[in-house]
Amino acid sequence: MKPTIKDVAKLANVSISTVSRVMNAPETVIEQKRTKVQTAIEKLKYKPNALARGLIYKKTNTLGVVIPDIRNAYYADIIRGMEDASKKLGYNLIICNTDRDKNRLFSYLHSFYEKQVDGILYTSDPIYPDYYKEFERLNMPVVLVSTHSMEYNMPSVKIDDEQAAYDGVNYLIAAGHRNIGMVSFDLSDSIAGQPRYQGFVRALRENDLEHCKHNIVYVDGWTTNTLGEGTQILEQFPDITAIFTASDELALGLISDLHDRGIAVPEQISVMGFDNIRWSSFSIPRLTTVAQPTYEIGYRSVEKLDTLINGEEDPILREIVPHTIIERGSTKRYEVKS
Amino acid sequence: MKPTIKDVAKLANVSISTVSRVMNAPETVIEQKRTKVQTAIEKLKYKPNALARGLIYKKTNTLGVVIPDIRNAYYADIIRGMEDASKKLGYNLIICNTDRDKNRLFSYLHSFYEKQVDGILYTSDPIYPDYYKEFERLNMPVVLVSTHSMEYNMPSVKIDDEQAAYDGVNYLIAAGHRNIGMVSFDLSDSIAGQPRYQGFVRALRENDLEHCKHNIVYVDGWTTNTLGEGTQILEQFPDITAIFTASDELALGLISDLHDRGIAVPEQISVMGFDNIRWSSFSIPRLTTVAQPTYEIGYRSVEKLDTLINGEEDPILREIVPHTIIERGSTKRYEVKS
DNA sequence: CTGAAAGCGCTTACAG
DNA sequence: CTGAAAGCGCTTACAG
Repeated sequence: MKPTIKDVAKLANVSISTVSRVMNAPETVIEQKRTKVQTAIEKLKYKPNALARGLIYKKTNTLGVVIPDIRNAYYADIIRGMEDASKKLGYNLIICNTDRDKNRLFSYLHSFYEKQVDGILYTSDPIYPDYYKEFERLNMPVVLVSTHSMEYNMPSVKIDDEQAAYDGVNYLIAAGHRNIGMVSFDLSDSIAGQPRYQGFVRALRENDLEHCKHNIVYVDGWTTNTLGEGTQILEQFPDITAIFTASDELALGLISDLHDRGIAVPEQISVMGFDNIRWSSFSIPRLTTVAQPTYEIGYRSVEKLDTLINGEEDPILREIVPHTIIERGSTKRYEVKS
Repeated sequence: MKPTIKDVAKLANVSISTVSRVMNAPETVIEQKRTKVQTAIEKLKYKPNALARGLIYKKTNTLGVVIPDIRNAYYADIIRGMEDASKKLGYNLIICNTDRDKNRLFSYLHSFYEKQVDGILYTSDPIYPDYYKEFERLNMPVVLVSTHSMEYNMPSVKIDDEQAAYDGVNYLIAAGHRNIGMVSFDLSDSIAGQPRYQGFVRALRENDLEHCKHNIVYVDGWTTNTLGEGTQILEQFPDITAIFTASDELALGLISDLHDRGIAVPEQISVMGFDNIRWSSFSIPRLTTVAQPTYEIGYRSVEKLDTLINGEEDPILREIVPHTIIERGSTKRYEVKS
């Protein structure tokens, strides 16, 4: 079916060794044969079988990517960054969506192992002890993307979530808000939950706003679908003028909910997001948010994984990339009485 | 490093043949050895090398997926459907994002070939002659997803775009609109452009509304980013009461634009989308749209590709899946004077 | 410079 | 039932 190196050798009237050489070390074969071989390759449209090569080199130039929820727009640019870096470095990506199911995750991990991927990119979710054990047994290079682990020494790339939330809440405070609420993920989530909550609390504390500390509603999913409960926050804490939200998905769902209840954003209440997913620029009003450099996170993760794969020195185990505050229409500024 | 079949054989004190047999035809080896081998496998955490297997079986259980623009929410559920079907049928997906760049596409196609994927899923974009030539030379099973080709006999799964647009516009007409505009993709796009435009025109014609035929604005991108120009439609055709849009992305961008200009949807103008991406339920107002069964399209595509790979009979070359109209808040109903 | 041979990790007739 | 051997498509010392 597909032409093999033998077919090329036969057509060019040389041994398969020479064919292999013109592909891998062309300078070692005299021009005459080299061109003969090249012609044969062209003619047959020959391309080497990556399986055979992978067997020998013990390298497949393939990376396995684990995404917890592909529907979340947050991952789109992460993936794009990964793709571009992969293209540059010569890798292909096997992208797997776990829908946050442990069985799926493990099954994908196993198939990564069998397929001999060169490394794994694990995105967003916390590393539980049994996950870590599995990674350890797999014994493959892993980079944690938008997540990290303090218990285990695993390389990672992410923003400083605590600081980012802190800066976000500070933005609200600087805009004159004195009664702020938060829609948070469950605190058991050590990435998007706990640290963002901590940042919220620290900003309050440093501004003598600790009375807001309990204006919190927790959601138990990651996407807007699960919201609705989020709007409760206003019923529970009717005095707040701004809501800091642990993700854009949540913020966007919240805005939609508030609109249904006839509550105007930002006139009656300000909403601030977190992530800066693409849709945050198309909501009404557009979302003020804490931006993550998602494309860069993806890009950098692949570069980092590549250095691991090549066994090179990687000075920074837990890399932190910068976040920024993006001011748009969903937050209102008050005169700050100073 | 990783244990191989030899390590298992040694530990179990049998030949590698027997090890292979307990994995592929356990009933052919007597229980005593079988359990010894199984114990050794467990102990070493042995998993067979898929490269070596692939070399022999000439099957990698891997499918290559080409996505034109991963940022477009339209693909999220397509991918989920593909994943679930792949899981069921034992495939892994190599997902590649081309950003609609021909060089990237071809480079990915080549690496699919080298990696010996069992088949290819090509999503959304038209098949140009040089693309077809490339597919032909690759000589691998291909299924076209959300696209098809009338010139070439390539299997495909998609909705009936013309009919779907027709039904969408008819919905608007049934709601009492008599002056309708359209934001369309370029007509050179034989998938999302031409057919949806045709459906629009047919609906007008059958309802004696042909005077609306020229109320069209064309956009030259696929995402909301490129909109803005879309709002022109109101300047050019101030009398329209409804805008039919060739995609939700476009519709959502349009609604955002209209809001900026202080034009109320649906009070002053109705907007209808196409696709039913997840975000269409979170816009303000929520988007009335023509829904594509994206998850099913992805799922079915993989099943179809699987039958091709297995050389089985596939009765329907160009499969059509059903669309539906979803009525939400972005369209207004008028009293229909009958 | 170049071909024959060994080997990457498996599977599967082929003998026994 | 089971082991030795050949072979999948390559690469790379090793001779010459």
